[in-house]
Amino acid sequence: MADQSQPPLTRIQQKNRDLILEGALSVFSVNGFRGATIDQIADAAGLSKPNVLYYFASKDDIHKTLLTTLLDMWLAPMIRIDPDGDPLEEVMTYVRAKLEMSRRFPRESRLFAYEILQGAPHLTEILGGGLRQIVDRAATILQGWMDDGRLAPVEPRHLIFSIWALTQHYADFEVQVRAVLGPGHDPFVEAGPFLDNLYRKILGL
Amino acid sequence: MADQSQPPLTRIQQKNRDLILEGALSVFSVNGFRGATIDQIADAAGLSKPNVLYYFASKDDIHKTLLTTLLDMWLAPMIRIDPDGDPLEEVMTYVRAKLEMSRRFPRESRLFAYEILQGAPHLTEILGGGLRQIVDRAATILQGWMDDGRLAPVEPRHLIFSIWALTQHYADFEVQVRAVLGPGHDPFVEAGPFLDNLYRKILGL
DNA sequence: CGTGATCCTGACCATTTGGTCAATAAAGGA
DNA sequence: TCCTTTATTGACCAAATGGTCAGGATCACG
Repeated sequence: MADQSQPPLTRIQQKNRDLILEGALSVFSVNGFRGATIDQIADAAGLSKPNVLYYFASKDDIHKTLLTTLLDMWLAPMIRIDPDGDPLEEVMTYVRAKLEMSRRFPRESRLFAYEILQGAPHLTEILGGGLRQIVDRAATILQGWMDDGRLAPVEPRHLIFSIWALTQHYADFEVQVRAVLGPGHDPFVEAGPFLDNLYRKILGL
Repeated sequence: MADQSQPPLTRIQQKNRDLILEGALSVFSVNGFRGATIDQIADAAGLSKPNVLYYFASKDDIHKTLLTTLLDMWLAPMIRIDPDGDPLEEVMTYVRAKLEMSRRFPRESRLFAYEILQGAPHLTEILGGGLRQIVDRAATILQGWMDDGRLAPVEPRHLIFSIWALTQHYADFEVQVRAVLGPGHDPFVEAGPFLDNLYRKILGL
C-alpha cells in the first residue's frame, strides 16, 4: 500500500461524502450491490447523480469505501476481548456487544451479509488477512482459558462463528424473526437473556 | 387459491423447466435476484433466452417458482419433529438434518438468505402464514417437553432461531468461515460435534 | 471585489437487460 | 405421410442504468 497522503477534505466535501455514504448504506443494505442504483443513492443522500459521482469515482468506489470504513467498527468488540479479564465475563460482554450492534446497526450487518453471500469480492484479502488475525488472537485467548480450566472446552473458532451467527441473525433475518414471533415481541430484547443463558451453559464449568 | 388444474407437462416441458430452475438456482444463489440476468440463467440451463421465457413468463416467475418449490424441502425437517419421540434426540436429529442440508444444499440456503435479507418480497404471506404455523407447532412440542421437565427450559422460538442461524451460517457465510479457518478444515465436519455438544449442554438436564 | 478553485447540474451517451414477435424447426398423432 | 401442436430462435425494442462532460453557480481567499 503506497502512502498517498490525501489533501484534507473541505467542509463541503466532508459533509457530502458523509451524506452519500449514509444514503448508500441504506440503499445497499436493502437491495445489495447490484440491486442498488446510483440514482437511489443520490436520492437518499439528497444530491444529484452527477454530484454523487463528483465525490466518488464509481458505484463500486462507494461500496468499497463503505465496507472498509465500517469493517473496523464491526470488528471492534472482538478486539476489546481482554486476556486478563474474567473469561466468562469477557465472552458475555462480547456477545452482548455484538447483539447490541445488530440492534443498533442492522444496515451494517446486512451490508456485510450481502458481501459475504456474494463471495466477498471486495473483502477477500481482508478475510484471509486482517480478519483472520483478529480471530486467531481471540481464539488463542479463549483456548488459553479453556486449557487453564477457566472455561468449558469447545472449539474456539466455532464458538466465535456461533456468536456471529446468533447475533447477526436477528439483524439479517429480522423480517423472518418478526413474522414468526408475531406482533408484540421485541426480538432483540428477548434474544438478550436467551443468549446469556445459552453461553453460560456452554462455557460454564 | 383458485384450483386452476394445469394440463400435464410434456416430457420436453418437464426437462426444460427443470433445466431452467436448476440453472436459475445456481445464478440466483450467487448474485441474488437483481444481480442475476436471464442471459446467465439461459446459459446455465443451456437454452436460449427466448426459450427460457417460453417456459416462464418472466424472471420474477422463475424466482417465485424456485422459492415456493424449495420451501417445502427446506422446512421438511422441522415438520418431522415427533412429539412422541425422545425430546433431546428429536432436537438433535433436527439440528443434524439442518446442518446436513446446509452442507448438501448451500445454494438453496443462500437463495433464501437473499430473499429474507431483501425483506422477503415474495414470501411475506408464507412467512406470516405457513411458516409461522409450522414453527408454532414445533414450539408447542418443545414447550410441552420443557413443561414436563424432559428438556431444560429455554424460549422455544429463539431456540429454533438459534438452530437456523447456526446451521445456515455455514452455508451462507461459507467464504468467511473458510477464510478464518484456513485450508485443511472442513467446516461442516467440524460443526457437527460442536453443535452436538452445544445443544446437549443447553437442553440437557 | 476579483479571481481561481471548488461545487453542481442538465443533457447526453453506450451498454445492459427484461421482454416481444414473427418465422422456422421439431414432435406427435391419425 | 400430412397436419396440427409444440418448441426454438434471431432480430428487435424500450427502459433502466453507469458514467461523461461542458458550462454555470458558488465559495474562499488575497
